[in-house]
Amino acid sequence: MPLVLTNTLSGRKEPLVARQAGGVRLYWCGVTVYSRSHVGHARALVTADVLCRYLRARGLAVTFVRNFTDIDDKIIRRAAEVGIPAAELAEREIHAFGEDVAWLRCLPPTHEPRATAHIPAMLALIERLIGAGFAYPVADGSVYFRVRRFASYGKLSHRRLDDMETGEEIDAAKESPHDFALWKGAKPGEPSWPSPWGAGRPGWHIECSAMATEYLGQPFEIHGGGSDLVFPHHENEIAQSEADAGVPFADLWVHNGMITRGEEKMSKSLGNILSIADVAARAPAEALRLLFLGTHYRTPLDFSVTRLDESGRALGRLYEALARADEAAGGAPPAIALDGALADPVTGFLAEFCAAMDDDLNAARGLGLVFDRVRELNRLLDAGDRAAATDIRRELAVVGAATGLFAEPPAEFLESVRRRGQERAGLSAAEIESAIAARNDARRRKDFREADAIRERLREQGILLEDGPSGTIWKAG
RNA sequence: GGCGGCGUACCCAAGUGGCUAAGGGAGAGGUCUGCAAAACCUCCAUGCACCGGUUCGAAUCCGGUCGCCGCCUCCA
Repeated sequence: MPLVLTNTLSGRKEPLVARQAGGVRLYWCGVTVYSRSHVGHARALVTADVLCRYLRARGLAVTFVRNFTDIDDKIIRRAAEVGIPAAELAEREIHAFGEDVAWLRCLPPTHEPRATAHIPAMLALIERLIGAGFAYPVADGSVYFRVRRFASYGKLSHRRLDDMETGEEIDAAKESPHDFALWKGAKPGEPSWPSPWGAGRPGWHIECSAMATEYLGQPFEIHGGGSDLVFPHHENEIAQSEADAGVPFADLWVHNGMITRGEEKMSKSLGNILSIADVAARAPAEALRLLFLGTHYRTPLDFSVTRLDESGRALGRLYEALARADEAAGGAPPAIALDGALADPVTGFLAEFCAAMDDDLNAARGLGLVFDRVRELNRLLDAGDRAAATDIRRELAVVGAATGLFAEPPAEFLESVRRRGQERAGLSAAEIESAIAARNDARRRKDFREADAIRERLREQGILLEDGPSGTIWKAG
């Protein structure tokens, strides 16, 4: 059964069909680099990452392009506020983005083009559109797309021009309020590039049309982004690219749902932003990924630190089981090569997992299977069945590779959680160890009152003790 | 006003016509333990916003009502 994805274009689930032998092409809209990325960006990044990972795990080669919008009104405005050139601000934010995306453990795209590095391709596209009557220059050096000339305008967002509300028309130079800028004539002091229509800079949408086509050709298989990009951004990309080439731009349009905070969309204008860096200070990256994966990618997700912490607890349970399995096997975690790891799952758990993921990337259903599998793993470990446990451990590693989960060696993951808890408790490892020694001493003397008091004191500081067959261990609460 | 989506247990959430409505978090009881913790076992929605309808059969399809959200302006 092939993978189906909900195509915004049709509103239905449609099979992914490779147009070329051996692989598919994926373009995902990246970020405008003018401030630190937030949890909403993280969800889009992780959605694309899981899609890309899963496709590769299934044996498809994926050419994955994610762009940087590194010139735009917001960048210019912000740069002016900070008092540095726009290009410098963009550079700085691209670097910060790199840290965030690395923390998220997203696979690097095949290509990560910047708008400002592709101005000639945009100019060429705009010239062709003017030549074909789909665009027109105006007096101030701007060029607009003539929306009414493109008959199927609105097909992605399912709206008709006549039904749309239009805000106040500021730019009287436009023929129609719906026309959008392909090129913006430069105002004094703004960064600009030369063009046949005078100095200016590209409009927002044109970069994706130009870069997607340059790296992927047209048509290509999948174009994605946040659902807030459906209109106007993706609608306009389609208009530009299809008016120019006369063939479809992309086959499948995939959009992830928004992150909300208390039922309201998280956005800068509402001031309810939580940055990726904020989350990183509180939880491991995979806790956030697990939280995302627990809700279908198209559904809005209400983010809260409570839910983040819950996911962190669930993640800890998962890693505990993996660590037990590795310890029982007496070795390092299994090494999994992502490409083709799920190309031919025969039966059982992995086949069920694929069935869930093949159905519009239903990772939430897949996760349910994972938790069931982990319970089985613990059961086998309790029973001392190492061989069967090792098999399951390997399956979980495969699923981990395909979803970006379980990327850390479990022992190291748990150690880092311990270290975090220890720092929070303000105790040194030696202090904890000596408390444990004192408690075990008391236990040997059957002075359980004293032993329990020591344990309780540590618990109040966030350090939990567990007495196991191989002695007493501690972890963070 | 136009378009799209949502309303499932204490919280989150899967589920798109038919076995006992996944899974996670929290909670309760049990096994284990000096006692705990962890792990495991058991329990936790005769019901899926509400009202009608179609059907042998609906959380799932149709109609209506109520509530919530997103897009229509920059937005992942």
